[in-house]
Parts: sequence; C-alpha cells; structure tokens
Amino acid sequence: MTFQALESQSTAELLAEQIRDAILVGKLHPGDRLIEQELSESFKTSRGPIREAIRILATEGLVEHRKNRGAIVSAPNFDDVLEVYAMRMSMGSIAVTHASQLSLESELDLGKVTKKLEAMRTAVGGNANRMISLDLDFQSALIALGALPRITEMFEQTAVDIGVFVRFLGIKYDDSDHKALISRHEKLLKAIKVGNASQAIEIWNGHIQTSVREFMKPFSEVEVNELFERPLMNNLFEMENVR
Amino acid sequence: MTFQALESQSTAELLAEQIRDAILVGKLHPGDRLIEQELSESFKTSRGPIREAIRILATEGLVEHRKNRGAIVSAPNFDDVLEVYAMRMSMGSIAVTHASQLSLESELDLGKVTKKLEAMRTAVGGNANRMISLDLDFQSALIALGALPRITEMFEQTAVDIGVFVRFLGIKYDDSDHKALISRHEKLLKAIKVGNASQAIEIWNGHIQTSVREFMKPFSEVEVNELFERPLMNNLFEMENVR
DNA sequence: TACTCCTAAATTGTCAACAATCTACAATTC
DNA sequence: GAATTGTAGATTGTTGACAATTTAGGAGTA
Repeated sequence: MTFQALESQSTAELLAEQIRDAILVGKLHPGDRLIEQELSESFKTSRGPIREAIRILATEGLVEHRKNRGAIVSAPNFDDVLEVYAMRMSMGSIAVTHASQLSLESELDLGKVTKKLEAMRTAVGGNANRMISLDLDFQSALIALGALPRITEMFEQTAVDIGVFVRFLGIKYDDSDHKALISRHEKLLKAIKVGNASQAIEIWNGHIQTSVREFMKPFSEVEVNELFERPLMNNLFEMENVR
Repeated sequence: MTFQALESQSTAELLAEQIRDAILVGKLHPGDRLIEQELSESFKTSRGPIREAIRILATEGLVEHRKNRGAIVSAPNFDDVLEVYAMRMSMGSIAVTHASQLSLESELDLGKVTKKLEAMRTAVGGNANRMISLDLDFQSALIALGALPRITEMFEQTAVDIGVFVRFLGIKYDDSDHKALISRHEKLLKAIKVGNASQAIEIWNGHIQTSVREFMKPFSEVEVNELFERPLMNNLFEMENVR
C-alpha cells in the first residue's frame, strides 16, 4: 500500500490563496492597496509570509507591485480578455494535438479529466458562475493531458485571469447552453482518445470562440461592435479556418 | 519635457540577476543547492532579499524550490526545448499578426527593434553565443511590438529558457549563416510595417524552424532521429503549412 | 493662487535572532 | 547484514525591531 505524499502548502501559498479569493469574491477591488502591516494583523502572522504571498500574486498579475510603494489590486481591461483567449486558443491547440499523439502510444491518465466532466454534468442547471469555474477546471485538466509543463502552467495562470474578468467585467455566461457545452467536451475527449488531432483542434477552437461570444453577451451592441473592431478579435474568429 | 522614471531595481532583483548569470555562465550547475545562508554571506546581505531572489528564479523555472528543503538549480531536457520553441512559434505568430494589424492604424515604436537589429549587424562574424543572445534580444523587442503584455512576458521568460539550453545542452549555433539570419529579420520587420500579416507569420515560423535545426546540429544522427520521433517536433515542422 | 520647501506619518525594505523542519548518519534491533 | 529508530547538525520558516523611502499636507514665498 502506498500513500500520496500530502505536500502541505506553505504559509505564504495559503495566504496568497486567501487574498486571491478575496479579490475574486469582490472583497478587494481594483486599485485597493495591500498593506503588509494590515494584512499581517488580520491574518495573525508576521510580515514575512505576507510579503511572499504578495510576490506570488504579483507574478500572477493579480496585483501590481511598485518598489517602496507597496502593491495594489490591478484592474483588467478588454484587451486583456482578448489576449488571454487568443493565448488559450493557440496554446490549447498545441496541447490537445500533443495529447492526441501521445494517446496513440500510451494510455493517457484520463481519470482527473473525466472526474471534472462528471462534476460539470451534475452542475447542469445550477449556478452559472459555478459552471464557469468547473469548466475552467475541466479545461486545465484536459490541457494537462498534453504533458507540456509550461503550457499547463500557463492555463492555470489564465484561468485566474478569467476569474478576474468574470468578477470585474461583469461576465455572466448566464444563458449559455450547458448541455451543449458538455457534449462538446465529450467529443473533444473522444477525439483525443482515438488520436484524431485535427478534430480535437477544431472542437477546441470552437469552444474558445463560443466562450468569447458568451463573454460578450452582457454588453451592448455598441460595445460589442467596438470589440469586433480590435485586430485580436478578428484573429480569434479567423483561426477557425486554420489547419 | 518629461523623463522616464528610472525605476531602480530592488536588491532582490539585483541578486536574482547575479544568480541567474551565475547559472547561465556555468558557475552553478543543475543540481547545485542554493543555500540562503551561504549566498547571504557571499553577497553581504541578509537572508530576506536572498529568499526573494530565489523565489523570483523559481517562478522563472531556473531553480526548483522544495518546501523546507531549499532550492536547487534545475536541469533542462529536450522536451523542454521543443515545448519552448513550439510556444514561441505559436505565440510569436499571434504577436507579429497583431503588430502588422496595428501598424496599419498607428505608427509603431520601431526604435528599439531597429537598434537591436543594428547590434546584430555589427556582431556578424564574431562570437556565436553573443549572436544568439542578440538574436533573442531582437526577437523580444519584435514581439513587444504586438503590444500584448502576457505574450511579451512569455517571450522574456522563454528567452531565459533558451539561455539555459545553450548552456547545459551544448547548443552552439556555430556555423549558422548570420547574414541570412539578419536579412530574414529585415524582411520580417518590413512585412510588419506594411501590414502584411501572413508574410510576417511565414517568415516568423521559418525563423523558428531554422533555430530548431541549428540547435540540433551538435547532436549525432541517432540523437536527431530520436528527436524527430517526438510528436512536438512534427508539429513544429508541419506548422509551416498552416495559414 | 500657485509654487516650493519642509516635516511627520505611513509604509516598505532589511536585518539578526529564534523556531520548526529536514537530512545524514550512528546506534539498535532483528 | 539489512532495516529501523533516534539524534545532532544543517537549513529553511517566522518573527519583531530598526532603517530607508515615500507620501501627504502645511508653512512660507512670490
């Protein structure tokens, strides 16, 4: 019998998690200052671990750190959204391709992915934000199948970004079709399993495009038209013809 | 008249730079331990800034940090090389496309890029490793034209990775054709300036492929064949047909 | 009023001491 | 001898105090 080594998190990571949640839940707003002394008092720890936690959040882009002037919660904008989706589309293509090719040689570890998908199934009809979060979890697990550490890491990273967008840009994904979403995911997983890379890419890109469309729903026609003016937006939707 | 605020680096950043150089220059080898006490003594500072520096290097992937057990210099492998080049090809395509499209609307800030290219011209015929370094500088500046902060950041990141590969995987780029390299860069810049995105992408992808071929030169035929077995390698060279 | 200079308060940066944890190796057991 | 346990030393994690820097606001000046 072997046990999983249960790598407890460091204090700094724990703190970073709490502060991250505070930002994503809206307790902390863009522009708010993170004052080490204050935080160390409310978390009942010294400033050292707090400093480290702030550095972690800074590398995640969640806060901005200015030398001798402390950190503030940073504010996302639309360009960030488009950049993040462009990256996810493109990096995701690489990852699902690689996963497809790996699947032909060896059995992939699909356990985590199917578990995430199952979680999505049971959440159909429930809270919309929860579904976004589960969807991001699924995508991270899926991309991890590609066994490309940097790209996998980038997905964790941009998932946090999307959390920020959802929070601060009023994204809802409210009336999206959860069942269609899940059946797309099922198809994608199957394509990877049988090693059909080009189909996997097609479904993946389609998923990103649907996500972008969903994210635009809460905005007025004027705002959406403005968004479509941006070069990156064209690229996101032209790419469906690629490969 | 306004001046650029010259954000002096923090002690930790300065230390990170020194340690990073020590790794890239070969004073520190993969597997070597970074002991806070030792480092703080040789740099004549306290352990606080050293700790921060190590965290910085850890997020760069240059060292691996294990809780309560300190950091060790991490070792790169061939899969890392292929992943990094795949990312640079793909993200670079997005960036040069975006730069091309921007160039149609506004004047791009080409100053930095042309300066880097000039530096490469004067270095023709000189030290090969210096040319690699200048080339990476040029590429970073070029990608920065895309004005996509996350992708730009990723390029800085992977440039460090390539430095590690050069150091520890014996890459030389010795007999590469520096003049051809530069003329390719000139064509790429011009394509961006006139807004010819598809040509820019083509040249960019070709450049990455040439880089990968160069990087394989020092290796035996057996090793190269083995490399070509890997899925990612196929993707890197299939991609030239994309778009 | 608009501008500069100055000072105090707030805040981050640095440090050295102490606590917690891990590692290596000797002692012990079977 | 091999496996286990125990212990000392090395190393990281945490803390509170002090130093350096920035910020905000008031006094003085034109």
